[in-house]
Parts: sequence; structure tokens; C-alpha cells
Amino acid sequence: MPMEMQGPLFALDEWQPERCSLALALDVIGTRSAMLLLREAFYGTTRFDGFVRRVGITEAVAAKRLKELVASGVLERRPYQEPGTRTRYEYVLTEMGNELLPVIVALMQWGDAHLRDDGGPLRIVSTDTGKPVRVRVVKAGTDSLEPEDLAVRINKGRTPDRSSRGRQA
Amino acid sequence: MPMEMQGPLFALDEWQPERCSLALALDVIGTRSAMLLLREAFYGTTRFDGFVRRVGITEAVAAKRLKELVASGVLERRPYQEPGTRTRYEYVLTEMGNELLPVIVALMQWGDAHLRDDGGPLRIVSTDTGKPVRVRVVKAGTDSLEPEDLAVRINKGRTPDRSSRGRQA
DNA sequence: ACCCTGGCTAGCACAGAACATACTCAGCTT
DNA sequence: AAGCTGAGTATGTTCTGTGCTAGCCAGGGT
Repeated sequence: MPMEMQGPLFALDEWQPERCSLALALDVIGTRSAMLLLREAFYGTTRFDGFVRRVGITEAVAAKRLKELVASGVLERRPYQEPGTRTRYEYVLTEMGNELLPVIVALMQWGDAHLRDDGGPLRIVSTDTGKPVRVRVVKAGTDSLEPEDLAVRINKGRTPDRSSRGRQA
Repeated sequence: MPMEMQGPLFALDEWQPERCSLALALDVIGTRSAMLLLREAFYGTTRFDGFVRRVGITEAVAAKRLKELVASGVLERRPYQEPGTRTRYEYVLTEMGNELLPVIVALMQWGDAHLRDDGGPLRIVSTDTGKPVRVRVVKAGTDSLEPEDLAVRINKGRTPDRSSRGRQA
């Protein structure tokens, strides 16, 4: 199982842990709230109120985390105006943020597969084929799907055990 | 950028956040120490002492986290014996743990690409071609690489600045 | 018999993550 | 002019993750 290296664990001792990109990434999106906010951003939520309600966090946490995510370049805060209202701000994924899609989907996929007995409440499918997508480690150059190629479906009729629930929603 | 759904954000309000697989996954591997321990496990570290030294966490944290990861089925604790020593235990990834590879690599890849100017200290390559691998969202059925198909290389001579980036990647 | 080493456990301290409640503020609607 | 709404800020508290220091135990080497 361990990855092969030129001699197992060879000189890996030599690189400093502070230089680990995984650790840097966790500094930016390593909290539960950040991850869940990103999930929502991918689902299409853009407004403060939506994030608060749908993620189920408090306004204080949402405000702090959104601010951090904007500061680190994952989200962009930009003004919009609905007719008859004043200018407000919405939060949308930047290119950098978009590239977190594999992280989020990989975690969901793993949770679906190993942490529940039904297949999970949602399926992410290709709009093209309608079939579920996967996150995979592949050779550089393999075709990949981008957020705009994907759709989310509610997994109906698969609720845990014969109980109904979110009917045809 | 938002994923298309059948009508944006349609009835997504109706599913309960507790049922989100992402949240469940975060309950298991949502801490920094858990993620870094997993990184090490993929690199081939198996022993308590190795985890402590290489991740740079305290023994107390390592013990606690390893125990949790074993309890949740991501790692397996199993006895081994080096000649001339007593029986000890090593921690190895289970099948379930192995399937976290995309999560870890996706995070590293993102950190490499967006959080530093050199390409990152390490490259994960296919042992087959020697070329760097990527984590991608793909159609179900696409070939993927498993841990045993991968090797880690130190990215030498590529310390910060004026160095090119993603060479032939 | 002793110490050393790997592999832990225990206790204390701190920072930050998250919660709850309450308050602000701008501008539109009434 | 008063209220409503979206988007926050302010305050206080609890919980968890992590660090530091120290101690423990088992078995082999000496």
C-alpha cells in the first residue's frame, strides 16, 4: 500500500513540514465551516443569508469565514442589485475556488461510499450523460469535468430504510 | 459557475444538512492532524514514532488521532515484530483509507498550484510513465491510478521564484 | 539488575471554532 | 415616519484541537 519511492521513505525526512502544500491548503479551507460554505458555493448559493441558512452556521461564523475566503482569493465579493432593492454583495467562486471542486467532491464521494448505507442524499452527475461522476487520480492530460458540466440530483427512493422522506423533491 | 440543477437551487433546501456526506467525512478526517497523518500513511509511514516525527505533532495528539482513525476504519493497527525486539504495532491504511487518496492529493495539488510560487516541494508521479498525476472529476468508469501505481519525487532545484512551473505537466 | 527505546497515557494551558442572543445600519416599502 | 429586509457586528460561553511537560510500561541489550 505505501506508495513506492526510490527506497521507501528515502530522504523524505529532509523536507520541512512547513513546506507541505497540504498544510497550506488546510490553513485556507481546513475548517468545517469553510468546507461547507464551499459546498454551498458549488451548489450555487451566493448570498450571505443563503449560506447561513443552508450550511446551518451562525451569522458570525459565516461572516468571518466568508471574509477569510475572500481574503485568500477563493471567493470574490461583488456587488449586485436586484430591481427595487439597494446594492448588495454576493459571494462567488473565483477560478482558484473552482479548482477546489475535486476536493469537495472527493470528500462527498468518500462519505457516500463509506459512511452511510444508502448511497447518500445527493448524486452529482454529468449534465451530458446524466451519469454520476467520480473523483479520480489520473494521468496528467486526462479529460476532466468542470463545475458547469455538472448537475446535482436528489437521490430519491433511496432514503435509509423504507422510510419516506423528501418525497420527489 | 454554479452547477446547474434542474432550476438553480431548486428544492435543495429540503434535504437536511445532517445528512450531508461531506459533513460526515469531516467528522472522521476533518482535523489538520488527521489529514497530515493520512498524508504520511500514504507516503508509507507506519510506526507511531514516524508519524509523530514526520507530521510534527505531539505524541498525545498522534495517539488520540490514530486511535480515532483506527476506530473509524481508516487505519488498521496490527502487530509486527522486528527480529530482536518485542512485538509492536503498526498503522496501515485499510481499503477505506486507501480511498482517501484523491482527497489528499487534491488538496496538495491545489496548494501546489495556488498557495506557493514554486511548484511545491514534492511531485507525485505515475511509476509507469514518471509523469505527474492529477486529481480530476471524471465520468464514472474512467481509469484511475491507485496508491501502488504512484511514487513521490522531491522537486529539487525548484525552490522559490524565477523557476518555471508545471513543466511538462 | 539496569537502562534504553518505542509506544504510549496524564494533566495543564491556550487558541480558535462554533453557538446563542442581541444589536446595528442602509435603503426600500407603506 | 415607521417598519421590514438583507447583511452584517458585538458579546459571551462552550468545546475541541493542539502544544508542553512529565510519567509509565514492556522487553531486549549490556
